[in-house]
Amino acid sequence: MTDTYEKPDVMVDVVPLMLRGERLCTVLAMRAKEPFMGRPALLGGYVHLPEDSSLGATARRVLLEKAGIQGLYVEQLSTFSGPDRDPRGWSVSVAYFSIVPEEAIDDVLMRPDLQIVPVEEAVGLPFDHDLIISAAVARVRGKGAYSDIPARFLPAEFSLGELHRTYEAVLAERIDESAFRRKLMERDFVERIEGLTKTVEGAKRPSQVYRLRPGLSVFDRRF
Amino acid sequence: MTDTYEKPDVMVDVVPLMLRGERLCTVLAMRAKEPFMGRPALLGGYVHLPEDSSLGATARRVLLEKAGIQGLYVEQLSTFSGPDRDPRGWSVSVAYFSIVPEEAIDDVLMRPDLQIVPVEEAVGLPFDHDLIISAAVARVRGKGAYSDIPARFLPAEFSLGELHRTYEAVLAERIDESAFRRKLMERDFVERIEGLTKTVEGAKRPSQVYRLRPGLSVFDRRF
DNA sequence: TCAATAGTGTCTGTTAGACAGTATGGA
DNA sequence: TCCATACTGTCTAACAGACACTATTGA
Repeated sequence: MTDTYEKPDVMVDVVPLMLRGERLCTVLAMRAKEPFMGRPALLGGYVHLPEDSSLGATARRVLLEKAGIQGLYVEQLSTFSGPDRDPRGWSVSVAYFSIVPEEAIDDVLMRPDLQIVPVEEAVGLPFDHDLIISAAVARVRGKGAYSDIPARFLPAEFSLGELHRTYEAVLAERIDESAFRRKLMERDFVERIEGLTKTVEGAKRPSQVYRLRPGLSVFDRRF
Repeated sequence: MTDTYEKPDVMVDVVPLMLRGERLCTVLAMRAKEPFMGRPALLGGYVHLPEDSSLGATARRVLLEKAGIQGLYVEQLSTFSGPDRDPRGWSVSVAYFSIVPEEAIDDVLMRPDLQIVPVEEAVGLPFDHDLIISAAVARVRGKGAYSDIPARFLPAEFSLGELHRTYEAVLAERIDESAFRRKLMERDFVERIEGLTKTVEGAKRPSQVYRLRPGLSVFDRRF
């Protein structure tokens, strides 16, 4: 069975997401090879057998090799397939998105082969990368509304004000502050770091510092 | 790049879901070949190049070839991968679930190589099929709560009472009847077929017949 | 003291669930 | 008529959004 049919190419494409100036952005790389050499596209690569232990491992390797970043939150999105999505022939691309936290953005900025683009402006890309980016944004704005995903754009320690602004930026909509705090406190979603405060830039009064409670990844419903 | 690395096997596994006696069930097939010959497992098959036009097409072909059913609602779940999930070596399985409507159940019952099993009892299966079934149930019970997926277990025309009982069976929880009807009417989720009524078995008063409004697939939030 | 953000309390409209009630037609 | 299910109306409790209010510190 296996040997009477040719195997498709299997690759991984990663949509790195970050926040720049309250806008949700992705990272594109100039393609160094054909097809579409010289054009910006998502970070992608073939699965390496046998050393990749899973396609998630492939995604993390691609992030490290093509963008020099590691330790990111990575989540599988969906799988795209067909004879026409890649001019090289029938292919399978397993798409992932990953969250680039604030403190890792500088590493990306240093690389001349990478560009940071607001997700709304990342269109006209080769392959079916427009579609993959739409899927990533839909996931983060849909599921993100009631998960801890937006918190991953921040460093491990943050104030509730920063977290509030981050949710607003990711979802691109206003969220009532008191409802936000209420929800966050009801579910044990974040935990306060006793005795630790910091003054956010621009503010006068220092704010309590919180961190994501380890363990759970999704809490409840929408704010 | 492509030719320096071996390609993984790419297969599709399908979780057919149906309702039997108010219980959510799946369909397992006796494996006709090694590995795990003679043991029940999900319906699976390798992608056929070049005739499969996508992995979704592979899933539909597998349903037809291994269970003799077609025209079903099919949705991609997630992709599973790694060196150990299949004893034949590094493999990628793209998992789908599909909804088997009431009127197609007889076709499945006629096939001696298939068995219908409540999802809670479909455990201890080969490969990572337990995991795949869990993912399918989670998807249908999560997303299903606010989508039209449960309606696809019914024939095209149904009464609101039948639809209500179907949601309860799929989600395995009680749903308030008046809230259910209110929600359904507010969103234009179903449309009444003017002048058409039918008497559900056991009932005395005939009920209005509805159908899914063509087009939209997801409406709003939970009941 | 003023400015600026941090954080709290209260009102109100919406909505989901509970549940009682009416409607309809078969036996 | 009684019964079983179809369908509707109303009350209530929970909750999200609006928004005004207090708290805290730097300048």
